[in-house]
Amino acid sequence: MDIPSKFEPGKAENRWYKYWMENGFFKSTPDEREPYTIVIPPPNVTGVLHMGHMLNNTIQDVLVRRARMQGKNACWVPGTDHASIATEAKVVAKLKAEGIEKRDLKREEFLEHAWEWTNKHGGIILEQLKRLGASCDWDRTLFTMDEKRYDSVIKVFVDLYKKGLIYRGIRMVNWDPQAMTAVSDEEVIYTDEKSKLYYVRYKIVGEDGYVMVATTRPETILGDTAVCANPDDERYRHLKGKKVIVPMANREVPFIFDNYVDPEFGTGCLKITPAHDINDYEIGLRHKLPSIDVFNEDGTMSERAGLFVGIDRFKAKELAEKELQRTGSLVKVENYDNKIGRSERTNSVIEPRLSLQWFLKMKELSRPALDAVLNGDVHIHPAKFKNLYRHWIENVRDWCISRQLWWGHRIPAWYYNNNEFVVAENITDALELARTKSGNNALSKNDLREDEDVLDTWFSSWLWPITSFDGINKPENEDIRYYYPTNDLITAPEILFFWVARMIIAGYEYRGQKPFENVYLTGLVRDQQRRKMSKSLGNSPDPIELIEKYGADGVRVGMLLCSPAGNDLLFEDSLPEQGRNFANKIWNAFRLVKSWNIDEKIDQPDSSGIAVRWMDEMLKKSINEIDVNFRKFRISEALMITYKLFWDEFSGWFLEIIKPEYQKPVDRKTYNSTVAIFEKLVKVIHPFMPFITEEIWQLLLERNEGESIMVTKMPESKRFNKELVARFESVKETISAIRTVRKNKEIPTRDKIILLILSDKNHYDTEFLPVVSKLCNLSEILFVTDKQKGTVSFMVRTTEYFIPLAGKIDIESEIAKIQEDLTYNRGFLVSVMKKLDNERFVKNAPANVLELERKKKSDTESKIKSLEEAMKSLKK
RNA sequence: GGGACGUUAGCUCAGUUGGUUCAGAGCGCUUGCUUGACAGGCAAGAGGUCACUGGUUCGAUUCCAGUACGCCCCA
Repeated sequence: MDIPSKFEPGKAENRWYKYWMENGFFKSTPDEREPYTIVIPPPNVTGVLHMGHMLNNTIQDVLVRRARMQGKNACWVPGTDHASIATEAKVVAKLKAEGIEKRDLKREEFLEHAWEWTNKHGGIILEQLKRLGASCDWDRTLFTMDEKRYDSVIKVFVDLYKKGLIYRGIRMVNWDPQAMTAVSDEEVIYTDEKSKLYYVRYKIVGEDGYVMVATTRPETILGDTAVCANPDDERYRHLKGKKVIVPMANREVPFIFDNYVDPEFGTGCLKITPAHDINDYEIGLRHKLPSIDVFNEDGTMSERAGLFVGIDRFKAKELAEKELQRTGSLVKVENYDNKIGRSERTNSVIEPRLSLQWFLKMKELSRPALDAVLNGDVHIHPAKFKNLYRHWIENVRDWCISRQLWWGHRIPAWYYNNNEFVVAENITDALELARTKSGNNALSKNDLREDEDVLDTWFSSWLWPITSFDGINKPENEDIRYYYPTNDLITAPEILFFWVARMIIAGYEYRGQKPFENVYLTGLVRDQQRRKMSKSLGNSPDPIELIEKYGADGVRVGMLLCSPAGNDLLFEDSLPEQGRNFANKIWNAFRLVKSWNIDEKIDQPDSSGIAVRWMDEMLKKSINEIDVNFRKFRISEALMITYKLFWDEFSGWFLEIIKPEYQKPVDRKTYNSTVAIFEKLVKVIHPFMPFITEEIWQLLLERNEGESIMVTKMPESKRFNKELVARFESVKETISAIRTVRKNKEIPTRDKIILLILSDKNHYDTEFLPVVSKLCNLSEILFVTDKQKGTVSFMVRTTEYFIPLAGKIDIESEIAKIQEDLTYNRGFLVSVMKKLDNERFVKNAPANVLELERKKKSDTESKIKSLEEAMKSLKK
């Protein structure tokens, strides 16, 4: 058989993925089996595959493939998210490049462009996921704005409104002046930025004096409606009841007192601009101050500012500085670091702005979601995120769900008369409602005006586990009843609140049940400098190129190996390289086994028989450990155990033991056992490395068309023979020790040597000696009763061994080695004796600990004794 | 400013209710190997005051308190 010495992933990947698709292995329909369900965190339609997706979807695929092989009805639902702000921004930019302004388009025209964009780019990520081997049920592919999902969102909005949980209100929102929309608290990113603190004096009315305030935003002075100090601040007490004059605006405003003001900050005196600062807004409410909004929605100064009208807010700040200076109001300017909030989507500076928005009351809605996590109905992995989750829900604020955009689910509210409105699923229902409500039956559809805004994208994705099975429109349909609640959700910690918490909330509200059993939060993929990978930094490798370079299996392993849950993954090329090397190792083990000829007539050597017995136990042991780790979502651990099982135990030990001499045949019994073991191993590896395992599984034995490793049964965990594994471990130690001697004494592997064992044959575990003999190329094994001269000696556990080495002994170095051993063991004995001589230890320590210490004592004593004897005989 | 999490080998991380020679793994590093599966490999090694300081205990990487540093969330 002619098999290349290096595994070539490219062809195998395409071939097998196609084969799996053709045979419908990814498909799932409800049946009598236990379901295993994952809904994909829907990637944005605007995006392309990045490393975060690679990690995330590799984990999902591992879990799904494993569940499928465990006999569950596995269903992984793929889909994409319409990402209203991001997508709209991209479409606007694209149109602009073509010379088209959004404001020149009608809503319908713009949406056509947006759909065109979506249809063109929307599927890219999903297609790329196929390269990774993702076993999604592609027939179920969803989009947050397809018909069923759209209708579901509208239904939910109407329902929540009817329940009194959605309201419209003027609130201070985070305004993105570039996107010209409100964004939620979660979409604002605060960072320290350099800015300036302006000290400005306000004339006191009816007095000669001034008060001085410190502000970072002189341009908002035009919107000031009060100046405020702390009531306990003696410096300003005398101003009670006075008024001051706002510079530039020359408006008289009251001087007020409020506990909010920190006397330590700045001058201890604060200007109050209720329209442009959340704290000022609240103070304004308390003191019934008017609000003057000095900005337009695009961030330019408004008519109400009276000055700098139409000028951008940053330019206006400069102009305000000059104007204040000119009028002598500006006292000084200091450099100052403060937190600036920027829009996650457009990066423009967020402007706190009063506006009329739709809100969802969160307090009572989120109650079950808090309980679910606290009482363990929903498990978060790693558990350290539980506290964070609790903190968020306990302090949850109403959710601003409207966005001033076109791309998204349109808010189903219709206005009539002046500002009265109704909320309904469609205009027909709305009309009926409006007629009833107004008592005006003459109202027609033309009198209704639909709300212009759309809903926050998360307002559709929070329903994702339900709408994936159409559970809002048809709450009793077969799919939702079978697949819901889903099992595991795999996502990044950064969207714990955006998405995960809200899905749990929606789950209880609309299904009365959690949406998933487990939440697994992956780490963030970072580069070697711990920087988050991003397109703008250009520090993210192209996942498809990586797959082409290292193979999908290699990349999957690379991503998983170093990504314990919740920890950041510092990505570098050596990771997929390690994965590729592992694939190659598997491949070469396969080549070796396939290269053997089988001789039906020869008997199985003792060493091979032992190896098979041991490997069987080792396999069971590892499978147990892998199961435990999967249950705890320690996937990188599970992979590491698998990796070592194949590389160290199977390739390093097992194959080396059973390997026939060059060009000699193998016996039938050993060969069959080896193939059986190999088959189990590739099954265990399959969820991690689907392609190479399929390739090998297909070649290992004769297979029929339509068969696949991915639908075979995963070996189950069983009890294993601990004692046998432990005995073999001791054999390994002996072999290693002999190899060390060979290396130190420069005895070529080819030269046969004799092993002498200082022990009574009847008390020594001789059963596994054929393995030692084979791996160490021994000509003979003899039991002796005395120290042997002209040999090199070594100890394994409590037994002493000798290898005759005429002429190769360096007495001095032997003595030095023994001396070192002696020193260590004597020291160790002292530490053991310290414990045993301590009455309180003997009295308090548990029996097993005490017994162990005593065993340590006797073992060490006998070791010291034999070392001392060895020393004596050398010195003679 | 409020809160959460963390600090173990050069790097990334394990370490399960305090007790085996418990200080571990992978990668990296060092030294040998043209060993007929694999140099993308094999073998043998080196490497850590478990951040620091106290406390509880017969016994602390593990429990408690404080300090330093890091990171994240919220304001």
